[in-house]
Amino acid sequence: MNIGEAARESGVNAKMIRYYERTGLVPVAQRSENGYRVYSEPDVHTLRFIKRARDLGFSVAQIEQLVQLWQDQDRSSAEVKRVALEHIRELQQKITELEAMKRTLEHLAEHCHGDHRPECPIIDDLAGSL
Amino acid sequence: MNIGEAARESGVNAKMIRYYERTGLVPVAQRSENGYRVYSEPDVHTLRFIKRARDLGFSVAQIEQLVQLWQDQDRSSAEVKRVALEHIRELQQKITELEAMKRTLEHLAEHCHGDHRPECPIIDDLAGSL
DNA sequence: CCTTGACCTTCCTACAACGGGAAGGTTTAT
DNA sequence: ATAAACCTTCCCGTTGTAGGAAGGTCAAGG
Repeated sequence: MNIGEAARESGVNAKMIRYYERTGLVPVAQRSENGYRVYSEPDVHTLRFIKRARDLGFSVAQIEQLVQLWQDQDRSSAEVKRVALEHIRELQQKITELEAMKRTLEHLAEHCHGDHRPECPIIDDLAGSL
Repeated sequence: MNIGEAARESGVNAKMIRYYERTGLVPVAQRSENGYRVYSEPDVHTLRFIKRARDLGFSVAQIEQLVQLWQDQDRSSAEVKRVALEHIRELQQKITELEAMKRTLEHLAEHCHGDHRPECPIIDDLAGSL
């Protein structure tokens, strides 16, 4: 299987597969005589794993741990859970930040007439004229 | 006022002030004889405006618009509100994405024993073994 | 007068996780 | 023969920020 097909099968595009190889997230691929990268079903399975983890917002560093745990038959589920809970905390932290921003802006926007006149509480807030 | 003091006064550090100048978000600063950048109170005011907008999550591109609107006495508050509402939409979009990730992970983590055994629904999900 | 420390300058590098594109080699099909 | 659909490497851009090197400037203190 060439990189294009592996990309289609896994949902990770060719550019990213090469990137993951370069950065060590996936092992260096075999090459066929013409120099093309060759992928097997298990390789594609790993790429799908990575894709799913990226979709859940894990960083590449976290995914490295998760892939290792996945391959490790002697893993403890506690280790996996620890990585997941850490990520959940990060997500919650980000959500909290974004919600605070949103609340502030909504409050300001509510009091903005949004008409042809220049008076605007949003600008006033940014300008510190309160 | 040198860049260090402007940084302290505005909350934007010197490195970022130079960056904002380079990218055109703030005008090129005056220079004193020794080549140092010189800032006035209004300059610092602009930097504070930018800082506040960054803290609210606006992109530099959006801030460029907001600064222009701020300087423009003939602005309509509708224009400001439009920028703000667009940003609110972006924030909400991001929040929704993050919450979906978080919900999925929480669900998976709930069903993970988190003990010494390898069985783990989190890994199973990532591996697509469902 | 000289040194020290606290400034300032520019320039280069890195980060994370991609995407675009150039320049070129290979294979397959028509 | 030539087109198209692949593949390769290499380089650059993104966004906003941070670190550091190498060097110039300035004020205080010995």
